[in-house]
Amino acid sequence: MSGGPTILHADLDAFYASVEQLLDPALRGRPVAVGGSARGGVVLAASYEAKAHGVQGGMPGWRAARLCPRLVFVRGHFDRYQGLADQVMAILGDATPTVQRVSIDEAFLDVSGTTHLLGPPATIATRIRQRVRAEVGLPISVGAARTKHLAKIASQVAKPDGLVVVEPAREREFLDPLPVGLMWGVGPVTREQLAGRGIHTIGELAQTETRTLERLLGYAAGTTLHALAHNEDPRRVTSGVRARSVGAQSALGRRRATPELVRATLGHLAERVAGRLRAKGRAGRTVTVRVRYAGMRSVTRYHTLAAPVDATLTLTEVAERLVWQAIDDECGIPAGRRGEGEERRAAAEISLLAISVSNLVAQHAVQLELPLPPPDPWRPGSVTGSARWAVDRSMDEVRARFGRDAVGYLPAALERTGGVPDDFRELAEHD
DNA sequence: TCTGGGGTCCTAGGACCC
DNA sequence: TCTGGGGTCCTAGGACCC
Repeated sequence: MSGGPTILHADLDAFYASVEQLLDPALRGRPVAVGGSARGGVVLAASYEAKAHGVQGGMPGWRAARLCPRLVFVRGHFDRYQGLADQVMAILGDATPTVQRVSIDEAFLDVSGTTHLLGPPATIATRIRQRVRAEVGLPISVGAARTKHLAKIASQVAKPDGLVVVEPAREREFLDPLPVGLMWGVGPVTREQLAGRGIHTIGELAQTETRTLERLLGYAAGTTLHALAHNEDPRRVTSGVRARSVGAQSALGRRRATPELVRATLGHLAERVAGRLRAKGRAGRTVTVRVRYAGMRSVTRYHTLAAPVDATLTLTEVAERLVWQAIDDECGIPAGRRGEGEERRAAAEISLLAISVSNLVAQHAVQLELPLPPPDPWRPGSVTGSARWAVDRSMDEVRARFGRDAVGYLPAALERTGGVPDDFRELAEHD
């Protein structure tokens, strides 16, 4: 049934940068960076001409400019990316109903059910690439193989703008000479650990004993990598996986942790997170905050509530307590003497705050109004719960009609600190 | 001259239960 | 007198992916 190379991995090449080159012909053939500038910020995506100079997504703009002096920085048309990517996904959907979209610009397809209608996988893949180029105007690479892992590696090898089909009889021959870094789950740390054992290629990895890998990388990573190196990949192409957490973060540069800054930032983040939870009809019991200090070291603090939250104000309050716990720990203020260390607290310098909600459950439209004691941030769901819920609902409605900035708990309190545009945040949500 | 934003999963110790 | 074993939840940190 799945003996042939019927799993396809389709991946748009340097997606954001390719869109910019599509929209502005003057950028074609030139090194382009979306986001950042030569003075600062971060590069979100680089064209292949820029990648040739070593420029990568996530890289500070000043470094990218140093690597590639002729680099063109563009701000990005974030409002266009989603629509163009959706057009591509619609073309993929014509090849098979079994499409698993894994990000805005990338998807797995299982074409085993449609080869009798559309021809062999290589023909289907070629047709997809032609249509995406002709109808959308973007380059896309496709890998075809017997498993998801092989198909993904094949599309990486095919880039840019190529097609690689791995015939089952030639899997070992294809895989053995490739660097381990191409494998799913091997990042910089794991690659270095493997290199320390003289393991650089997938072939060398395949010849290493499972127990050696388990000792080196831990049980899960060890067994998974061993199986993948031996072409054992049981994962199927599935659609519709529910999110397990919802979060948001905000980089702050380097700022003193004043009560005003912390409250304004957390209010903004809680509004985003709680609003998205309500839009999904979900709520969560575990609230996580992350505090990153100047110098990039970061800590997390969690709290699991008795009842799930999706109210903006409640989430803000819980997050605020957790953030001050973390900062007090950082400043060495003992638990019993919180509030006495204002000067020491204020000396803390933070560079990022984040809120995430997990342990998600379906939230019923009507919350029970329980006759409980006064509001306690650690115990949401009390009398204040339904009042807050009503306020949030009406704010959601105003935003839906007049835009995200139309109303908020803390509208102007947070001056922008050169972060990424909100359009980009919405893209990254990929709901 | 500084380092974005959205996620998933794993490890490991301790609490607690049966 | 001596001290099993498994399961689940919570918390903190970290690797990895797009």
